[in-house]
Amino acid sequence: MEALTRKQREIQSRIELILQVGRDLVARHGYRGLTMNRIAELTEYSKGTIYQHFACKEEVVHSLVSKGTQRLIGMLSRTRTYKGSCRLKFTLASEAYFLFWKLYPTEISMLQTVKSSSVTEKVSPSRQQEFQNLEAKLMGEMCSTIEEGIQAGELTLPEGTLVQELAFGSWSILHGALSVSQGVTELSHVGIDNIVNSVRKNFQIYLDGCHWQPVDNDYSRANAQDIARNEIFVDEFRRLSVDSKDSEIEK
Amino acid sequence: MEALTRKQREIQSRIELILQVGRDLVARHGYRGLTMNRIAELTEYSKGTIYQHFACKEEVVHSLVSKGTQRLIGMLSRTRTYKGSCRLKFTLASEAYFLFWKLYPTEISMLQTVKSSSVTEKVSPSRQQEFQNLEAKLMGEMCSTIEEGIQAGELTLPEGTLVQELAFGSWSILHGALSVSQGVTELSHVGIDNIVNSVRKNFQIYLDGCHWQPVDNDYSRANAQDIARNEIFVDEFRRLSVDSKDSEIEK
DNA sequence: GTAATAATTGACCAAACGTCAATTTATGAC
DNA sequence: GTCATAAATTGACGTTTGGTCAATTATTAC
Repeated sequence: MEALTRKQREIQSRIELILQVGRDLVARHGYRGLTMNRIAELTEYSKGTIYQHFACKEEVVHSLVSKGTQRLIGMLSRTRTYKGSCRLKFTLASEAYFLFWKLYPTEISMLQTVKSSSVTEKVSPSRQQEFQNLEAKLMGEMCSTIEEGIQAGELTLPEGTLVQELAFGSWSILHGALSVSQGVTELSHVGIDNIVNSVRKNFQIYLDGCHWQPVDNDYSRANAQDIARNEIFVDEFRRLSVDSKDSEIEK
Repeated sequence: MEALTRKQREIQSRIELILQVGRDLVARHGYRGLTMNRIAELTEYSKGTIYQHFACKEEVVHSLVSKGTQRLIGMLSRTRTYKGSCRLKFTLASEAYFLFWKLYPTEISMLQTVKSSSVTEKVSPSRQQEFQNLEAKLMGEMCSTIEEGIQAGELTLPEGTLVQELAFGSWSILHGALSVSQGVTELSHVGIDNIVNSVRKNFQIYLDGCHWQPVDNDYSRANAQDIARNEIFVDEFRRLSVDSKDSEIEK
């Protein structure tokens, strides 16, 4: 592998710029506010040049979602090195999800969008493949912790069940909330005020159903939140409080 | 309430026709194949008339998804009258989901679409409210069976947890698969061949985690499938096998 | 039968998509 | 440095779809 030429680096940073601008547009004006024309204007490149890199706006959001997923995977993998029971580690992984959800609502909303056929019908198969690989990697992170838990004797795999299936179950519970709430709105219409807390409980119920030791209690859940906040995701939590201060100032 | 005039009935059946044609278009040509122009052509009404009933194509899919959800609710409620343990009833509800999924893949894919911001940003609040009410009703069906189970002493609500939250957990597991698979494609990239069976297992794991008696085993799961097939959803299963025969003939 | 009201139509404009011939810029051989 | 070749960039242009509305047609009430 040679080092990148100046030109190649230029192109790379231009792609970053396009994505940056695209993300901004979605965050400010919603998905419908994202158009190739506007990206061209704001990046100060011509439409043709934008199309050189992305065949359509769907490819732009898709790319943004991939980036977001990579970041989530990074957060997840940081939970794996924590010293403690594997169940605690896995619970920390769920906390990573909740944090990501709060920190990147735009990404969450784009994730929904990317899964809809209006997007999948347009994005190139290779890009979709790339995203599927990321999802597989994410699932792989979860599988690793589950397997470690099995090794440690904290749980046993039910007869005829794969590790992947347990990861999939956990994943489903974590994503259910996103699906119902579209990342922003309330769940009040089904009688639930605090979504994250509900998901937290449901996640533990599922682990209990796996007979994953030690079983859940209020303390262990609060403990996991503390560890996430004070040890693993210190920076992220700082950003979170800074952001909410910002939005207070805006008002 | 007066009976409907001829005109009103005419309008009603026209709306049905529009939805019918819209559904067909999505089923045949995907979401991108659905345009107001084409609906106008195929229904043999002018564009203006179509716009009289639906402000945009997003409203059309939204309406279709509402109809689908109503049908699903109908299927769910039919499981409630079955004589047997409440856990079995609830399991039958999950079977209703699986069946719906197989019978109406188009609706499932549209459900994903409707949840994406490309749609939510355009559909009128009142229509969205209507759909939220349906989701609440669906959740209500699940809540009823859970409550019945609690009454019957099959499970107890964990301290500080609402019935709605358990319904939400179950719902999440059932919808997780839809979210990852977009209703059509395979889950093989995460190492799972038979999605429905995985969800089936995960659903039972969750119920086990609720300590819902009697606990799961292979027999009870197979039993629930039999009951669904041979007693509750006889007609639906017939349609299912007819459909698959059709598609064999096509090939 | 007629006046008032409602429904229907399709021509029309705007917005965004996506293309491509022409032009500019970069590369490399000498 | 120069020139030929290749690559990148541009924005005008054609197309599609969305959405509107004045004019026309049908319906209703009296």
